[in-house]
Amino acid sequence: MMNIGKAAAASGVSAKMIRYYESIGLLPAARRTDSGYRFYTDEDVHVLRFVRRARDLGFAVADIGELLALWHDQGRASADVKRIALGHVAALERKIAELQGMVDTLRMLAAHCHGDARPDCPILTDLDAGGGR
Amino acid sequence: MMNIGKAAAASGVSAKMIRYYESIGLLPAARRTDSGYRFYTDEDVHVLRFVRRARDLGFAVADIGELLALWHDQGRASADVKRIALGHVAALERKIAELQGMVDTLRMLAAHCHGDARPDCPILTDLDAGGGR
DNA sequence: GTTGACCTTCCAATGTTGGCAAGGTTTACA
DNA sequence: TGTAAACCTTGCCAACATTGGAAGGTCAAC
Repeated sequence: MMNIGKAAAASGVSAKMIRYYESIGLLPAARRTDSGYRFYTDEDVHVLRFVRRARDLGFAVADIGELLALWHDQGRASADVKRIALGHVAALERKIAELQGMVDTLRMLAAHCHGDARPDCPILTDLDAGGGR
Repeated sequence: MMNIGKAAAASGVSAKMIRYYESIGLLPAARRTDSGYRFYTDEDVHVLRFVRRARDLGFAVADIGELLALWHDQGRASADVKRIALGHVAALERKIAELQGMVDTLRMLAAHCHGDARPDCPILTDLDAGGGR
């Protein structure tokens, strides 16, 4: 039995985000005191930590909803969990490849830029010309 | 002299985004015909391509504003351009490292998940326990 | 009993892009 | 000349996750 501030501190999920997750249906509506304050149990905090950890691993809220459902489902197939996780890994790796491509291009351009008081700069020239796209 | 649709097709920046860039001040307000249509010159398209290329390299709009200003400034120091580019590279690499950390963790967890009909799954166990944070 | 720390809901903003609606303009063709 | 299609205009809504603030109610400590 704790209010939202305590639950936030205990779980690492801000009070703001706890209310948000409730509003979008990721979490069930919290029970309330007579005066309208939300209150949480240690079990609720456990769920919040699960959500927090999944967010830290970059899962989208929709994915976390699926993971939570599987977590609660004692008859789940581990294949379903693995599928979600590896799908997420694939998305992360696509993103990494995209960012790495940017880094490679920029590093190459920057390597040829004097970086002094003169105005000539291959970085601008590349942007100017469209980089050979 | 072309309208926004032609400028969009010629630059690779959608008409929607051209209006957006104008609204946030990244681009100056386009000239208008008597009837209110925006119109663009080849030089304007040149600027739009610059913006497009910079976006492709992951620069935020604020950075692109700086780059555009330097591009227009004949007395610029290439050091300023290089600084912006390398600052962006550093940000990209921080992001990549963050995503790579997620991938590593998930791959490790998934490697120990049977991925069959049984419910046991180290991925859920990790999320459950907080991954030893 | 007052103060301060907490809680509530609602509204807004971030950054980039797409989509839709309602209405005006231009172009092409019969 | 008429008309239909393709374009343009503005404005609002949506996404994604999160943060901030305002205005007002409640609780705890002193």
